[in-house]
Amino acid sequence: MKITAKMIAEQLGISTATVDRVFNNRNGVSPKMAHKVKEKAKELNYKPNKSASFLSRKKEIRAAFLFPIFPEYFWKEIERGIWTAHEDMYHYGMDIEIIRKDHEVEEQIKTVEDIIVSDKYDALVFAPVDAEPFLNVIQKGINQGFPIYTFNNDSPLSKRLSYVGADYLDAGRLAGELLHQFMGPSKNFTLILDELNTFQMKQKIKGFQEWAAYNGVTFETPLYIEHRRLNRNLNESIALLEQDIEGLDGIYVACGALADVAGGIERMNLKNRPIIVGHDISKDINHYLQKGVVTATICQDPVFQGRQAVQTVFNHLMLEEEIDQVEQIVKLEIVTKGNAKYYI
Amino acid sequence: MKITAKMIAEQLGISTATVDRVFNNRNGVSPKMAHKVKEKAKELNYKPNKSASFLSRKKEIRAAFLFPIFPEYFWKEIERGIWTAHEDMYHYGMDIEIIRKDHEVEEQIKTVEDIIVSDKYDALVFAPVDAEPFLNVIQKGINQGFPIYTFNNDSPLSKRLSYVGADYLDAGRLAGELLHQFMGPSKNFTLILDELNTFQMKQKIKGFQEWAAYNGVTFETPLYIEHRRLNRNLNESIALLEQDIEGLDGIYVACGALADVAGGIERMNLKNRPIIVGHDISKDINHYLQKGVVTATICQDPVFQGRQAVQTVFNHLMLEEEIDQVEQIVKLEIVTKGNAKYYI
DNA sequence: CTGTTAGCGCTTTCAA
DNA sequence: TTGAAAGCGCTAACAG
Repeated sequence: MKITAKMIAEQLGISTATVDRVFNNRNGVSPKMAHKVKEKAKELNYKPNKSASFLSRKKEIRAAFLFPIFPEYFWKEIERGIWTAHEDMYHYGMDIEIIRKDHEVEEQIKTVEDIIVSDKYDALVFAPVDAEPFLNVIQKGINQGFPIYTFNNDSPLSKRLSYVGADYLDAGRLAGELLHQFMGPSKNFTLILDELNTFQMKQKIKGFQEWAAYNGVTFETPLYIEHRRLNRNLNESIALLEQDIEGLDGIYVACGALADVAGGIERMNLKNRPIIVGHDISKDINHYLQKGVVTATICQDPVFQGRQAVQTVFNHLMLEEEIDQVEQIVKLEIVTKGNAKYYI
Repeated sequence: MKITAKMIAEQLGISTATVDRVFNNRNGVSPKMAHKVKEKAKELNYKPNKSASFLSRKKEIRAAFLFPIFPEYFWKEIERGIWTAHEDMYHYGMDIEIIRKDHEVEEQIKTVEDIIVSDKYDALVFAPVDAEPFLNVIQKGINQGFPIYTFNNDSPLSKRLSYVGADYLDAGRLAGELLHQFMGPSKNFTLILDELNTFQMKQKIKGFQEWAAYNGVTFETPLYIEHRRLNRNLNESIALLEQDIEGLDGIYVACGALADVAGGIERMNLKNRPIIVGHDISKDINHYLQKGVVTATICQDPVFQGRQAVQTVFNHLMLEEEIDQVEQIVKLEIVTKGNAKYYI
């Protein structure tokens, strides 16, 4: 038999309104009464029915989610996670709009500003392309009472209410560790980066360095793919690294071009192909995993991450729960040839 | 603006009862009327509000979950998953009772029978200790209309409505693949089993064999820990394997004693300690991961699996959805020194 | 500080 | 085959 507020009220000879007030710590209840209600509730093991609560509250929240289009294989999974969460929470009054744009810092700041002032949304969840440049916009939004959350990429020094995503410092460390485990004794290795020197990238590098320092090893000069700066084709730029790669037996592809790099390296005439470790999973990356060109890739569960981001906003704004964990770090999963099928 | 059944009713000049009938395909609505309602609903993009639906339906489901106590570190995580799911679904009328017992086949069958006839539950979700012995009980339960689902361990030839858990055939394959990747060129390896020759264990062995056959390698005679049969202490039994292990450079611990085996091997006087790969994660196992005694362990996310099992029953019995996937295979995750912290 | 009352959106009799 | 109306458990506005 389900315990309802009415039953508590009856047993105590009071009205349900009072019970309700106690359970939502609204003011206007004498301490004595409040105490009595709480006691009785504990005795009967009363749990307020959320369906009824939402129904009568009729509160609605509309959140904007802003994130890039590229790489599509990754963000479409995030999007899936967001929509599955939405499917549940829609019935509790949560609505979502997804805005996807591949933009530079300036443009993204502009978009964020527009969302804040637009009056169409009650909250913003977004993946900042970098950390520092967003300090101000986020600060401004928050100060005027507009809730902003980050996900996938963070701006940790900003006042964003919370971050859901990976710890990229740890991702760098893990990459070092994996390379180490797969490479065996020899230690000629390095990382490959692109020219986008974002916060996420810096964290990965730092983590990789930390791991190396901790384990008393040094790595070769990092390799850069500079196709944008040189206005060159990506594959061409990778091919240019052949000399540098010759002699290496381990590479951590820290930027988002794992499949391209793997393909490029496969095409090179190397005496020994290096072990390759990188990030994320896609059909293309899986192709190189199965061929043994890529040995392992570090993934976050994007569907889960999307869900989690929605959940965070919901709990905070709809349930009015405190944010107890400002940084919700998602787990880093290791995918190799053997378990890749679960990830695609 | 939220679209409600009332709005549809008004626009069509009918009552909400009719709209409701159409949306729950209850009989008693003329085809014409039904069509009109559906059209209008599509036009307005109407989605019935689940909170309201549950509130007025007042349907309650009580499911029994039956699974072992040992190993505690694993099942307590499953239990966590079950309770978190319950926390959500409780508000939709789903109640759960967890029954934990370490029993032999005969006893477990008895318990299952008791649950079926007890009249206290509307469904049973359980982890059969083996596959074949349960064919009959499950069959009987299902035939008399009592819904039975399996999780973590399956009885695939039974008529259970669905299974949520890992594919242990694939787990065996993955173990082979991992050993291969971590061991390097040499190929003296085998698996360690205990005397419990359950379906799960057979599947792991088969998968391991398949992998070996596919890759054209052979492995040494499997090693058995037979402490029960010999009525001996576990650690003693492991210590007895020293001669057999000497000379091996890779071991797949297929049974649930990874930490014990790792500890035992660490204590042996081996010229070369073999690479060890096994299953699951716990504080103890993590200890050996960090020390490098265990190289990798294959995990399923037990919290997720618990949630998923609850979700399955809920969707089927409460939402009356069809079971579209009888086998819901959860992903196999690879945990090593570097990412273990996310798993404990 | 506390009670009364009218819903929230949907389901379910009962009556037509 | 359809409609009217009561009610699920909780909330909020208003009254006292």
